[in-house]
Amino acid sequence: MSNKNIGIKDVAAAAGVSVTTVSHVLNEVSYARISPETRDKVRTVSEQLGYGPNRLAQALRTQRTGMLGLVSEDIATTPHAGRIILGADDAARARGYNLMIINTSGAASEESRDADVEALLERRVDGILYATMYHRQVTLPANLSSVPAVLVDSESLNGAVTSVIPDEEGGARVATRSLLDSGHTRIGFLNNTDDVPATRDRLRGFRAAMHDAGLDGRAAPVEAELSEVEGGYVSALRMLRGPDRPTGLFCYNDRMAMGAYRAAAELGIRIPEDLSVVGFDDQELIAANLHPGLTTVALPHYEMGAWAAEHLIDAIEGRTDLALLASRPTILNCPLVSRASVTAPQA
Amino acid sequence: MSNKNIGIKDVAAAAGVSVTTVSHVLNEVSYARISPETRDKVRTVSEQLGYGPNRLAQALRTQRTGMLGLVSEDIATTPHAGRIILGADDAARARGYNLMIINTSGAASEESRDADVEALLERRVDGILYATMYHRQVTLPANLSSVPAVLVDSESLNGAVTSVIPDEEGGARVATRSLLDSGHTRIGFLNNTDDVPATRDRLRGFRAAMHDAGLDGRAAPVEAELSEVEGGYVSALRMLRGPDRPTGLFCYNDRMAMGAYRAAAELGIRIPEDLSVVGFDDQELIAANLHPGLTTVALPHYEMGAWAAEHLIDAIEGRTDLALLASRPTILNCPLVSRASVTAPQA
DNA sequence: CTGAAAGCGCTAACAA
DNA sequence: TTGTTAGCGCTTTCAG
Repeated sequence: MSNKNIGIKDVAAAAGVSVTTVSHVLNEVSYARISPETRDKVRTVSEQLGYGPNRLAQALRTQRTGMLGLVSEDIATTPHAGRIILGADDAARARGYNLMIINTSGAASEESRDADVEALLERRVDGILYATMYHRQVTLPANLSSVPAVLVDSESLNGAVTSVIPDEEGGARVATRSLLDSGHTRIGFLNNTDDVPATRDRLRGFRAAMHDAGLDGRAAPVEAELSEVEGGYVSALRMLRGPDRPTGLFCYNDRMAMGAYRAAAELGIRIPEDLSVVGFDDQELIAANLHPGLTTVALPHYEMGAWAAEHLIDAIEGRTDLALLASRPTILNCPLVSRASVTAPQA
Repeated sequence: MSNKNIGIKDVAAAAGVSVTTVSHVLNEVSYARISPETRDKVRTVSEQLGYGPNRLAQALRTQRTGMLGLVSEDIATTPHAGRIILGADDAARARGYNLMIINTSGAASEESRDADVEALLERRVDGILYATMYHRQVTLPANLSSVPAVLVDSESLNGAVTSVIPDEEGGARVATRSLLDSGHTRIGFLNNTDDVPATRDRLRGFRAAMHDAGLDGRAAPVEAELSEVEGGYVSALRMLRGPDRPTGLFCYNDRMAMGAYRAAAELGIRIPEDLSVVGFDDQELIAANLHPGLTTVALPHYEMGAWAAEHLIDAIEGRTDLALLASRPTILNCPLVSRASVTAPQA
């Protein structure tokens, strides 16, 4: 257990050596020539006294805090934030870094975002992770550029910044293909109406998968609504009441899929017997708890957080040049999570 | 925009004064006697240069970092973590503090938890918030005591530590009363089987509310299962198939309520016409998205986070003696969130 | 009204 | 193989 009150010079005194020696052995300085006995002595004494270095003093001297700033948009409004934080924390900790978190609202003014970054800068974080809670484009605080930075789940509108985002299109392909592979040919897509990358990319992935299967992607039915339960419900109702009802349904997200479940129930359509459904996001609270369990596509939030921290640290330590990565976003895989909502179409 | 490279002495030089003067005006030191002109000059110059103090150096000198450590158990597994963090961050930021976050697993070894606290201590955080993701009792890392600390959503098993927890019993009363007030008299409770405070307290609250309404709380039907959707489903099935079926159902949490919805649907029991349902937790993803919307009781995670940060800072700044608060946990209100799942029983 | 200088706890260049 | 010392950027005592 570390004792705040004891410093390096107390250890030096107790061990009968100089502070330099203590510093050298505790930091395992490569060029230090110190006898094994002295090393042992120092370590033992340091242990006994419960010495822990004052990281502030270290940082002041070395110009390295070992802290990463994480500014997170709307930390509390989605469960995704937790996974990003966890991924970043795990990766950071593995390299001896810690996270300073600042929450910011997606709707916050430019000044307030600047102030957030400013606070991190005054604390001399070694780098900054800027995370949004869903994949979108952002204009970054100007002062962000004064330190290495990487974006999580977003792309920069102003200037090239290294960023990591999910493979929306690939995820949509995988989702659609899971329906195709089960034998479905009449497949509909319930899309979102928001103008975000995911809306475009998931549609493109859907069509591409259909096309690759020899079907006419352009002709496949698509409905769009707000990407909430209610939107899923009304769009599913439209689609399921139409002629040539699809036997497979790919939904923009799990919330819309939840609405589709209700629509199906009201129309007396059974899932998965009469209708197979695939979602997107893997919001466990929904996907795992619907009945039957919803097959869906997971967003790699943990992985994005970890990737970002990892590469940020690489840049800080001069192992990577972020500029090289900045030309286009790094895209991470969205894996299929199979549960019970997909089966072969009934004859 | 702050410029890392410029320090207090640059400002002093540019303003033609000493660093002392700069420090005094920028920190608004009360006893400093400095002419208004000089003050203006310093402020202007500091602004122009984009000076921002180096908080590390400040901290080293003042022995105050203005950082709070937040060790959070299982940050990513529940959406509740976000609300605690947000509450703590808001409160901290309002007082000029920032949060350092460390995630720890509820299942982590004692050494690893010690190491987590250790990391915070080495960074000289002014105080520590220790948060769990559901209300329970914990044994705290030994080294936690070397700095002011407050527990969020948990009670200490070893020694008195200030803590803040939800009013489980009160929440259960409010939930039950909402059923009572709508005219229900046959009310059942679907409880959890885990041995945690919430299980006991919610049952007590349920019975007390029944008793207060002149009903026999002891006689009211109670079923217990794992507090997940499946558990809610099977326990609801048992209860709804029994004789003298209740017209009102209070569920241990929203997940169990979700299971109860399914059970009711299968039995042809309509909500809320034939059965009113109340949940607990207000997991928005579930409660707001079920159909009809689930009336439930919200856990004060944001408020607990804020309360904890607030009082921790008070203690750090010598405005409060945490020891005085430590004798028993501070209990925060759990308000009812009314949606559409409760109505008067049909004649 | 303002400034000089010591010192917070550490690292690293240099000396011995 | 080990020790002396300057200095990281700031606050604060004490002296003008």
